[in-house]
Amino acid sequence: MPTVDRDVHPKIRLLETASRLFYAEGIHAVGVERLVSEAAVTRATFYRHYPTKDDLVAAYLSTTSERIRAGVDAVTQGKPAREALLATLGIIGDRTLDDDFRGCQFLNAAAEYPDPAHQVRQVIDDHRDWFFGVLRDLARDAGHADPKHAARTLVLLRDGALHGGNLDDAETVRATLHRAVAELVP
Amino acid sequence: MPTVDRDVHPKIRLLETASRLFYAEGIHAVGVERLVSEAAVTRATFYRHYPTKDDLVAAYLSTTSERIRAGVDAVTQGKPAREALLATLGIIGDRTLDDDFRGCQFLNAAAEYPDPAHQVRQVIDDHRDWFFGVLRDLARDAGHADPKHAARTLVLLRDGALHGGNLDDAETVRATLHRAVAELVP
DNA sequence: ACTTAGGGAGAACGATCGGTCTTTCTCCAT
DNA sequence: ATGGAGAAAGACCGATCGTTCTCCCTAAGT
Repeated sequence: MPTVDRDVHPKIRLLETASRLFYAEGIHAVGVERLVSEAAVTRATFYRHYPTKDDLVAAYLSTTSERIRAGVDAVTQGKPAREALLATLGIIGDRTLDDDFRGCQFLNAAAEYPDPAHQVRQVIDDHRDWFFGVLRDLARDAGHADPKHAARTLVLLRDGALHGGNLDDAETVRATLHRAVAELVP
Repeated sequence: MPTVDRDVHPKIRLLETASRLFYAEGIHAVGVERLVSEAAVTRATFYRHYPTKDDLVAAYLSTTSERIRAGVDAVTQGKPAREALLATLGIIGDRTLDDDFRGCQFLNAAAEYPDPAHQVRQVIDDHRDWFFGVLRDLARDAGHADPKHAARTLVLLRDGALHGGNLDDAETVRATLHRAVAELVP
């Protein structure tokens, strides 16, 4: 069942396949056999690049975080703070409309990793810290009276939107998020 | 490793044990062997009461939903709409402070059940529909200009708070939720 | 030309998965 | 007193879990 481009490096193939399957079906639900067969990679190659499955999970979340950070950087670049803030939350709303949208990778993963000290949870914490920092700085630059509170509230809305977009009507959630953010950052 | 009161009915023992373990450690992460040994129940008894493990999962979420509905009913009883609304969201904020708090049972479960048509997802949808209805009716009775939008925004805040209370500082999240709700429902 | 690392193919490890089975015992209603 | 249901105890099923292993082949570096 190889469904991947054999020209790309096996390690990349494996990571891309894992990212797709972990996100779409959950982490514990996808076994190693499934990963190696769909990535057209052998078990030996798997464990040559990642000591354990959890290391692959951490890599999945790390690269996801990097991609999101690049997306936010791109969309905030050169914009005044308030516009940048709206654009950042706009990314969140837009994501809910994707065909393969299945909620937030980090929140979904956290649900499967209860131990706060686990390496996977640390990747999640890093990503959340980064996102909160972005919102707080933008809120501050936009002249908000209480940037920290604004950022915390926006994080609540973000987390809620990423879950609601999966469980409820995505377009409605997107509109609700947009309106709530606009009211919060006048 | 029986850690339960043997006087209670085996079916109840099993459900209570399952609820505790599913919530604390995740659903896929807890196997049948673990359930029956900690509940001091045999496999035969397990499958006599629940045809499959998923049926037990659905029962776990159903009883959780019933308990939450009773809690909301109790706290809104006889209160004016706005107070009832604040009290309902107050329950959410308070929950994040519990020692064993590990996020929302329904959101965590949804992360492990990608198929929207699965019976477990239907229990989740029912609970979400009920909660949205409660908020919308209370917002309407409180004279809010757009009760539906208010309820949708409150659901975003609810979902975000239940996740943030698990991943971030719970007391801060609670305060943020309280303030955001108060500003939303003036 | 020779070494060496990386990858492919696949067997095998012990453990655990969800689920079924038989057997024995106890309790309760008839 | 007898029958039947519910529960305990535990063996057992095939499948899959994450992980390790051997063997062979190829491509690149010296």
